[in-house]
Amino acid sequence: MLGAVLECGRASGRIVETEAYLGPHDPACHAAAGVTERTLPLHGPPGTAYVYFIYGMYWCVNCVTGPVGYGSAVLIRALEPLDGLALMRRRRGGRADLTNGPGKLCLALGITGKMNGLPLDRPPIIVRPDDTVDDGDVIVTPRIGLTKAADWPQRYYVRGNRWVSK
DNA sequence: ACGCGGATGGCCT
DNA sequence: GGCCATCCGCGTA
Repeated sequence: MLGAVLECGRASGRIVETEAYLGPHDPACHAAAGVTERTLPLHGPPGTAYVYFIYGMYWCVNCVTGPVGYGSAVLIRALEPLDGLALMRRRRGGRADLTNGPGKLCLALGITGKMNGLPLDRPPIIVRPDDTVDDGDVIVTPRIGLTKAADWPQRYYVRGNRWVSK
C-alpha cells in the first residue's frame, strides 16, 4: 500500500506510512476483541475500509487485508498531500501539517465512520455527500479509494522529516 | 527536538 | 471503570 494514492472527494495524498494489525492473535488489533458491532467492517473482505473513532474526537482509516471473517488490516498513518491542498488546509483549521498522522489525514480528507465498509481497492467509489463537506466546497460526488499511477518515482528518501523522490 | 497534560467519547470487561 | 492504533498547546532544552 505504500506509494498508493488515497483519495476522498477532491483531496488526495500518497501513502507514506502504514501500520499492520495482523489479526485476532495480535493483541493490538481490534480483531482481538472478537466480532462486535464496531469491528464488523474489519471482518469484511480485503479492500474494505475500516474507520473507527478514537479518543473521543478523531477518526482513523484502515484497509482490510485478510480474508472475510479474519480481521486483519493496515492503518494509514501518513500521506504526502497531493490534490486539494486548500481544501485540506481549511479542514485543518489553517494549519500547515495536513496529513502527517492518522487522525489528521482523516480530518484533511473528510473521512469519517460513514465511509465504513466502502471498498478501498479500486476507485472511484461514489457515496452521498455528508456533513464532512465544508460550506463552499464544490464537491458533487465525494469518493474514497486507492489508485495506482504508472509514473510514480520508484524510490523515496527520507531527508530530515520530508519524503523526497531524489 | 522532546516531554507533558488536557480534551473527549465510545468500547469492552 | 478503565483503556485507547490521537492531537494540540505550552513548557523546557
